[in-house]
Amino acid sequence: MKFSETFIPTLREEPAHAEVISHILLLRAGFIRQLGSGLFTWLPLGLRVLKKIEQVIREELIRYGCQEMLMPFVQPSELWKQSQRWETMGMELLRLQDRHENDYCLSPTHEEVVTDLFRDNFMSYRQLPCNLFHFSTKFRDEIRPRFGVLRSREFIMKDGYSFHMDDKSLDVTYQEMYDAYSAILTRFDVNFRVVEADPGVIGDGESLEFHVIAGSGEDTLAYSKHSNYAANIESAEALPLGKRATPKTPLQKVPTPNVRTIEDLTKFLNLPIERTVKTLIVHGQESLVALILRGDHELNLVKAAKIKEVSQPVTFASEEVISAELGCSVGSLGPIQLKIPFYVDRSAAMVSDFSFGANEEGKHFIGANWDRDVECENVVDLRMVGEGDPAVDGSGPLAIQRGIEVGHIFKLGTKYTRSMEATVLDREGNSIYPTMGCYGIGVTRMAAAVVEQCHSEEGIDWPIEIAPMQVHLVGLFAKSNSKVKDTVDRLYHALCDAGIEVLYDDREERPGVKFADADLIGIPHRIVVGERSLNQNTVEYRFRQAEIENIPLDEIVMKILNFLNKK
RNA sequence: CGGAGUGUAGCUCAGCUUGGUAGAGCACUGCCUUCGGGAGGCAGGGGCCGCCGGUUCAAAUCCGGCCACUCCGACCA
Repeated sequence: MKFSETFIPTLREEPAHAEVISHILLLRAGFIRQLGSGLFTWLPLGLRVLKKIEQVIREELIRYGCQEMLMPFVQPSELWKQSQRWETMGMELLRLQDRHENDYCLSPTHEEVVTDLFRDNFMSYRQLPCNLFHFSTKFRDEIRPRFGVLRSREFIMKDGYSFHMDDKSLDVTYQEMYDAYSAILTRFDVNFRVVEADPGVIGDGESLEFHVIAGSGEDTLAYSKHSNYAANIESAEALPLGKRATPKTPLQKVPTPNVRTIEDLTKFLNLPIERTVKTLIVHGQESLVALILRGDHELNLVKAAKIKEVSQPVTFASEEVISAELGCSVGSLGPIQLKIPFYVDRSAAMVSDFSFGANEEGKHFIGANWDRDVECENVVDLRMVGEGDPAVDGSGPLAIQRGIEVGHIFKLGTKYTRSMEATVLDREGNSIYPTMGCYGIGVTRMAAAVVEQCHSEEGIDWPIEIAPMQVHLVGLFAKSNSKVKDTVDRLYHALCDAGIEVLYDDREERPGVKFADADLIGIPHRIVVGERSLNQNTVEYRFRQAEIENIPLDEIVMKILNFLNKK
């Protein structure tokens, strides 16, 4: 591929309105252009990257008997009504009508369509298990798209769906998909971590997220340095902190004028923050519900949502509602004589001789103790874990990292087969609802996530399997040096004939321009042919960020070939 | 949706406060010089100043409305 004949619009300056490094570099290196908020065009080099990513995914899935197909992007509302998601999905689902005023949506995912396909065509246990996947465009009308390609509205994803007669069969496939995803990310040569995740609204079963590690990642991951325990912070668990000591001080109600926050309280009473608890009020099914955490701990909303008595989604009660219902302001709440049910975080349940609001304006209790002064019945895990907390498996302290979620595997269960009446006959002739798994990898997001992890000051540094091309061949013949030009031309054809993908910079540009573009684009093998080295019958060769080597002209093709064959 | 900001040449931006012929650098076209890390000179082409309305003799500039994009937050398989 000749540079002069390829559409590679590199930018010298940093584009306005791009903040994250992947967005900036993909724009500057001429891989993408932005059309609108969360909408991107993939230019020739960018598309090559997407195709490489797809091919690796495809190869690894086919090993496990997954079958590729392609399902529609525009989908009739009937299916979504059957699964209830027409109502439950909210604005993220972009709805539209055709000329007959029939309702459709742009697909954010394909559970409905694949289940519909399944129920019409699969009748017998003999046909299971089966695992179908496709690469397709998805649309999610995000409230706020951001971070360029990392969180766009329209994007490409590989999604796969498996159907099984029983959980045991699903377990096997789930493990295979785990292995396949690990192999895929290993081939992409990125630093990644697999974490336990909250399955959210999609199903009730287990799920694991695959994250590319990057400081700019939107997700926070907690993991144990000494075991395999790793979880998204949303569902990460720590052991309860501390051990409850025997009460030493009597319960006392003390005046605390103008104390409104936990910080005020610790200052006013000169108490360590670990000996305070805070009372958060959320809306519940029947009445308000109180959640009690240690003063220095943060509520984890995903955990709070698991309490059945709490309304979904979890919403905090306003100050007005709280004073109307509980008779005091948010700064004076506490569990004693509280009129509403309350839940105590596991770590908050471990404190002794502690302080909290007296449910009376300007008063707090001190020296309080669980059981002696106030019952402590509903103890649950409510808090967000932090760096250094003891991992729930007892293996030692948790560490924290940021990650970009590029893959997610779920055990779906029978949610869709039941709601959409997809059944097959088992060996005995009974109708059963097959159990499902679903497995996604964001293709476009993967491209951006890799750039987040693999870049330098100058530009992108593509891992070999994802790079748009294998070799970047730069010819320096600004003086119209015909010997150099002839040599590079011959080298270009020799490389192409050897089956190597080459981007040949044949432009009549100054060396600086060509080097700068090569640095930006980030193709892993770079060969520079110029008068200087050619006089010694060598070319300059560099692999990714390594030092430049001088390689004899007649050895360079073989050197590259050997490298490519080794992998 | 709340908060903040930005829309002027293909790109990055100045001009707006204080209304009066639309600018720079890069990119592009031609010529000359230069030629191993985004060269220099000369001459050019390129604009509905986001859109609509208002004020005014006169609006990129002042006023109102709308739209788009970006960031923070809430939201989110």
